[in-house]
Order: sequence, then C-alpha cells, then structure tokens
Amino acid sequence: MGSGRVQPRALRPGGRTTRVRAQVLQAAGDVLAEQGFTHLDLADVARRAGVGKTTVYRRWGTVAGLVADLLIDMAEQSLPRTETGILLDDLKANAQLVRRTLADARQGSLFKSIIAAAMCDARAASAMHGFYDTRIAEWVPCVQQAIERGEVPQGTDTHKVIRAVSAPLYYHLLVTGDSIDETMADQAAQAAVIAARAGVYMRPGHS
Amino acid sequence: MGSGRVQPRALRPGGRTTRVRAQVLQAAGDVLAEQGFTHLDLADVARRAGVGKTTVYRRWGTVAGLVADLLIDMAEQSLPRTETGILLDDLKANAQLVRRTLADARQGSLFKSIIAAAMCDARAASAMHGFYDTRIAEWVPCVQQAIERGEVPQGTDTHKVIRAVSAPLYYHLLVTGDSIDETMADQAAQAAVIAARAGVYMRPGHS
DNA sequence: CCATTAAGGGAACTGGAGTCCTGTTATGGG
DNA sequence: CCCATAACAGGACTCCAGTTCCCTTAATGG
Repeated sequence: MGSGRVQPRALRPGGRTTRVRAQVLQAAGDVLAEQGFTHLDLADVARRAGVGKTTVYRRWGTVAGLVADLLIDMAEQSLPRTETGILLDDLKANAQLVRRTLADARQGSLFKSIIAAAMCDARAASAMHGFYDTRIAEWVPCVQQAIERGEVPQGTDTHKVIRAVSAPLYYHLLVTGDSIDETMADQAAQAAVIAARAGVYMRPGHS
Repeated sequence: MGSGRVQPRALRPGGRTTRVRAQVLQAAGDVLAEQGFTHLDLADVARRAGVGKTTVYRRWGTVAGLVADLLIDMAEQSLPRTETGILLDDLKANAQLVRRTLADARQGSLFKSIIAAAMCDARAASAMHGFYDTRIAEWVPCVQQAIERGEVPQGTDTHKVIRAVSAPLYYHLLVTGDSIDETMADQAAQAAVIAARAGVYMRPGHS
C-alpha cells in the first residue's frame, strides 16, 4: 500500500469536541431529570445543547448510548467520603448521602431515568454497573478499616456490607414511591453493621 | 331532559371483553420479556394477541397504561406461602422465591421491563407499588407470628422486615447485572432476622 | 329469539423521530 | 502560517408508531 501509514486513529480531543460533549451531557441530564427516559429524543437534546442534531446521532446514536456516556462522566466526578473511625457512623454518613441524592428533585429523577435506561439496554446497564462499582469502591475502605480495628470479623466481604447499606434505600424507592426519611437511612446503616458483626457477610471459605 | 335516565355505566364484562384482555396481557408480557420496555409497540402486541390494533390503543392507550393493567392482573394471581414456625426459615423461603423469580428467564426480563415502565410513568409506578404492597402483605403474617412467639421484639414493623429480605436481592439486580445465587438469598434472610431481633425495625413510638 | 348498543376490526392518514447527503468549521501537524 | 481532515451544522427525506373514521361483531335485557 505504498506510503499508507495506518494511522491507528487520529482523534481530536481538543477544544470543540470536549465542549460539545459537555454541553450534550448537560442537556441530556436536564431532559432526563425533567421529562424522563421515554420523552428523551436526541433532537431535543441537540437543540438544548445548541448543537447539531446530526452530531448527537453520530456520536451517541441512541438514547441508551447517551445515558451510558453520561454515567461514565458521572462516575468520574468523585464525591468526598467521611471517615470517623467508627463503622456505624461512616455507614450512616454513606446512607444519608444516598438518601439526599435520591431525595433531591433533579438527582432523584435523573437516577430514575438512568435505572429505566439500564433496564432497557445492555450497554446502559453495564455503564450503570460500572458507575456503582466506582461509588461502592470509594466506601469500601471504611469496612476494611473496621476489619483491621476488629469491629467486624476477618474475612468479611467489604463490598457486601456497603451494598447492604444502599439496598433498602433503593428498594424503598422501587416498591413505594415516597421519599426516604433520615430515620430509615440510619436504620439501613444499623442493620448493615449488626449483620456484618454477626458474620453474615463472610466471603466464602472463611469459618 | 325527559326520559334521560343517566345510566351510570353499562359495562360488558362478559365473554369477549375478558378474553381480549387476557390475550392482550399475555402478549404484552411476552413482548416485555422478550424485547424489553422500549421495543414494545402496541401494534405488535395487538398482532400477537390476534386483536385489532385500535382495540389496544382504545383500551390501554399507552405502553405504561398496558403495564399498569398487567401489574393489576399479576397482583391478583397470589402465590402460596410456606409457614414453618421459625422466622428464619420462613424468610429464607421468601428470599428463595424472589431469587427464583428474578433468575427465571421470562420473569426476570419481565420484571426489568416493569421496573423500567415504573421509572418512566406515574401510573405504572403506582400500579407497581400496589403489586408489591400485595406481595409483601402476603408474607407479613410470618413476622407477626414471630412477634407473638417472642422471636422478635413487640412493636417491630412487620412490613420493614419483609422488605429487608427482598431489598438486597433487587439491589443486586440493579447494581451488578448477574443473577443472584442461593447463598445470597439466604444471607438476605439471615441479615433481616438478626436486625429485626436487635430491634432495628421498631415502629416509631416503641422503646 | 330479537333489538340495542358496547366493544372490536380494518384501513387510510399523519407527524415527528431517526437517517442521509452535502457543505462548513476549526483542530493539530508540519 | 497553511494544509489536510476530523468533527460539526443544516436541511431534505423516509418510515412507522400512533390517530382517526367508519363499519362489523357479539354481549346483554326482555
């Protein structure tokens, strides 16, 4: 092929491309929060973002693809984590953070839309799994430290403990529509700690 | 208005109407399980049900409306409940029932689609809440009996205990796509019992 | 049985989501 | 500073989900 140096891919992440992505993701988040998953058409997103409709279709293709990219973006924006030195208090802080997120008008609606997308499309689903993996991993050290302090038994599955905190809150969102009160969030943390102490969340292969 | 007796509503629940509903709901469930929420168009449902497209649009109108009616139908089909006399065993049975439902190819996909619908539409959401209310209420007596036996403290919120069993299973479905193993279901039951015994799920106003 | 009228069926119509084509902008290398 | 081209913008086009209109079927009451 003569001089055909196969350029592996000459992407242009500079200026405009990045700006367009930011604008589109912002608009997509707005629409998802305001109108919901089913009312999201890409033309509308493009209009709000002040961007050509073709661009959105070319780069993201489908609603689910857009949600997937939005989740990747969200996962990168890490939230600060408290560290009190007492497992219960750390988990209460986590539970309250989740509660506030789901209670917030914009964030709450946005998460509902994201869940809807994940239930409909495999790509959006795995993006969401990645998002939660990231968020859960941020809080795992709390449990790890509790193990080292002897608060919970050796061989405890740290991820399971963190998941046990959020689970009742998300489930509540699912089965009853109403928002989660602070008491319930604290209860979720308490239940997680008590079960972890009792050795319910042991990794397989530990006594 | 002369002879205008205002007939409150002269519905015809006989033969055909009921049959059409059953056929349409069956088809709707099939499509939701096979194709998912986003790929559900009412014309396709009508074709599968062997029913006129207009009929489906007239009676149910939207995808969400169809899901709502499907949930009402599902809530009516009650499932048998075991009663062992030991709270942990009862809740393990419940957890395994939920696990099997979500693990089943058809049922699992169907539930994902239903959740998607509920996250998009208020009517579908309240239908789903009603469905879960029914299902949870069926298992509440297990906890009530445990209170009477003294297994868990007086003043325990029975509904919260039942919800605590399902919560980790649904959350797992959400956060990681993979199916739920039997160990995890048992753990969910164990955690619920331990937390309930410790008095985490007390109704407000009890010591 | 027959009359009445809910309820269903068929087919043409329509609006907007998604695609395609063509021209324009601005990024990055030299 | 300039060229090559990645990436964007605009508008015409297509196709089908959802609507509308009108006719047919069959449930109900007497």
